[in-house]
Amino acid sequence: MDATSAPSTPLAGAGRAVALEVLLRGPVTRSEIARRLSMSAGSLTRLANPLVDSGLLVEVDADHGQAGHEARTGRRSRPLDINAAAHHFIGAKVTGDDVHAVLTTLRAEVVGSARKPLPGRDPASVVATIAELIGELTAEGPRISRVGVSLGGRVAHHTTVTAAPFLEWSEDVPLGSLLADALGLPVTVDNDLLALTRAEHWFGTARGHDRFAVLTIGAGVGYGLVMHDTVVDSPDVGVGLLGHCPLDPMGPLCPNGHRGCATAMLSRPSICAAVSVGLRRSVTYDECLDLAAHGDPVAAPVITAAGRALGRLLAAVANFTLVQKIVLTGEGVRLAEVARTAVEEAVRADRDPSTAPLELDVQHSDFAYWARGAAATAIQAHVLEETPAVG
Amino acid sequence: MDATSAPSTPLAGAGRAVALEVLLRGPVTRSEIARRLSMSAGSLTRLANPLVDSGLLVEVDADHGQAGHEARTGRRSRPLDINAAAHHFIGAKVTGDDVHAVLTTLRAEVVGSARKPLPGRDPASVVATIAELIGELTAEGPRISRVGVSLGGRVAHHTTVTAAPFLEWSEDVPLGSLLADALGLPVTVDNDLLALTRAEHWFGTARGHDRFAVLTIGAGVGYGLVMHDTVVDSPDVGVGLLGHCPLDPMGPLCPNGHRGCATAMLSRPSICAAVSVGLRRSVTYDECLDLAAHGDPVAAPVITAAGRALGRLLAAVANFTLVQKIVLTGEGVRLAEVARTAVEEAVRADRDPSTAPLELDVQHSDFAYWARGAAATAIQAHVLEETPAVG
DNA sequence: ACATTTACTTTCATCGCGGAAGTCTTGCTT
DNA sequence: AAGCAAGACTTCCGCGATGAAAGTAAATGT
Repeated sequence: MDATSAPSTPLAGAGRAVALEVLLRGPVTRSEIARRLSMSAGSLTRLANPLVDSGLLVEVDADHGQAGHEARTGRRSRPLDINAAAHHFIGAKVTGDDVHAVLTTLRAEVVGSARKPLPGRDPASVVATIAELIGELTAEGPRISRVGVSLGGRVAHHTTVTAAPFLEWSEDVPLGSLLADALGLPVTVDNDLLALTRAEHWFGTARGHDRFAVLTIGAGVGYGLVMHDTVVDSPDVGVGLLGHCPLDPMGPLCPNGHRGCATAMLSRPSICAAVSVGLRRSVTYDECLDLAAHGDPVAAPVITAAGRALGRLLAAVANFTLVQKIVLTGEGVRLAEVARTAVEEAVRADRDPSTAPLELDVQHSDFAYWARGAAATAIQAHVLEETPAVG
Repeated sequence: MDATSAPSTPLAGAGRAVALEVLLRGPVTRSEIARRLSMSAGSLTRLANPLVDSGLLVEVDADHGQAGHEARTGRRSRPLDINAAAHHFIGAKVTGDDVHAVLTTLRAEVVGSARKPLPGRDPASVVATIAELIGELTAEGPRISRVGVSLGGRVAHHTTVTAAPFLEWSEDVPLGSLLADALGLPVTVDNDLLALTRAEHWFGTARGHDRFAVLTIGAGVGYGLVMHDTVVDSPDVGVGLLGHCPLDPMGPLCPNGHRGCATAMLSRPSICAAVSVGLRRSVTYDECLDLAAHGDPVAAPVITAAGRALGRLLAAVANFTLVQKIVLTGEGVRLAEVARTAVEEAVRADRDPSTAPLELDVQHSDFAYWARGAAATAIQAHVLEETPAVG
């Protein structure tokens, strides 16, 4: 079986729907796909078998592990699964100082990762650094189907960076085209939070939910939204919309002068500053959390107030967007664990008691997690073939 | 032309898409529809002409009013429009005291309205009252295609009322089936705010927007959301989600003890109470607004604070949901006009300056407006034919 | 008058779909 | 062990929707 051969047909219409169903809902039998897509069994044979022949899908052994409804008679089904190794993708997350990159399969499983500092913040340095990282990751590796790049800022048409404060780019940069030309590969560029949201949507714990939000806490507060199984994209994404949402009228000021806003209450710098001032010495974020966990008289109230603010923010997200679930992540996510009771209490206080309980999922994040988001954007572009960037 | 004859085919697939396009985007030429639905001109002839023959669509004279791109040569187009009189609908809004009903066309134009007090709050009284109103409205009128009913509370499957505080129904009431049996007509029941949102979506100023919110202020604060051209429906709709959203840490208390929440700041009773207490006499809502407009030292600060709170709420809706537009309506909507500058200032303060300006549309509402929402629900059910209730 | 342009209609080959019947494989019954 | 029922999948075939291309209609400009 030649796993690396791409399907000759560019995966149109119903065939793409079948492939997507398999990619997103794990191994599925043909009959189950037919049921879900409301198609006849005959059509499913016609659509699925070419995909198997092309190497994109593979037949796996019937899943005996799932006991329970195993008391069935009749011929065994041959579930289909994605041949994740059929395609590989690069995801690269660009920050103000460096680039983190991962190599993933079609199912966004990370099979390699690397990091490189940026020699400069100009577009040429970014392009060169990404190219070097890809060189490292694909040294003896497989062919890359598409490259995804994510960064904090605004991106138009998945190609052009129209705002990137961390990189101090003052004018539009056609990063997608620049990279595509340099690499000879199709490239998709996206806002980092949208990319993370896409990854959670297709490959994360929110898989299968058609309405959920992603909230990140770290250097700032980030926010992504999926409604009706579609990521909400708007030119306003990428400008820290929730960053200055007021959460605590008694809270500290943020650099913009908002009292008790999300940034002032939840960002790592703000929390470190508040605790450092009280202790008359400089402390790290993790120290703050550790001190609070042990009942430090300075850190504990800061962290509890932050937890309450987080709960209020989570409740507001749920109240305003009617989502069933929120994925909480980012470098500062440990706050949700240390201040768990405060968070939960605040959510309860701000939610109507007759609403469905809010499902909260805390995801620990590292650099590979963010880079994987960029890879997910590339995977989506590849599968949906909307040609979001220059090939 | 027999306008009342229903199409024999139940409007499936592509034919329905064409009819919807004409219903929602006003008069459109065949070629324009073909472009929008990405279909060939030939298919359009095949699909549209049976609809014209059936009386659902009519050819109208080319719209010479739209100058500007009138310098065109070639054969004149014959735009298609919905024959709004081809079907009629009843919309009924049930409150704790009475029922308001309207008779509308297929385009939700109100052609008759009536009101009747409820003799009691039991289901039988509601059913009987609606039936009487329909009798009045259709005395010499046309056949009704479907009845829409809306009320404050929760409704499951567009049929069963699972919570209705104003009617004091403690257990589930299959209002849809009860009415359908009594009337011999298909019935759709829905939450009043969802119904209003649907009306704005298809027939209101938000037509064509694929993302917007509806906010109502009156006895309480109501909220509806459309994302990706679909009304967001959730079991939690109907439980005044935004009613207790905190807006002003210095504000008064609401009956539930929340300081400065949306209800405390914006509801008509709260505003009347605040002004009445200050003036040592009982004043109506409109009096409050009039006094504030003339600089009354008691009413003006209350109304200004309310305006600021409203602005903050509007900004939060836009920040959390990324909507481009908000329709503001309800019996208390005059607040937005009297306190306009306070509203605008507060919106500006809570929105990132780099976001797109928030489009705000203030809609005056009366009882017919709410009942029209119920009719819109019936129209949608009729056109989409999802059989949401027992026929 | 005649070309030109646009709007719509007609015709026709194609293709994807669903339904019916067939094959394959399993478990259960007798 | 043979027969049977049941489910998963395949094969086959007719229908119907579709788009391409050619044809007709109605307007403008020269």
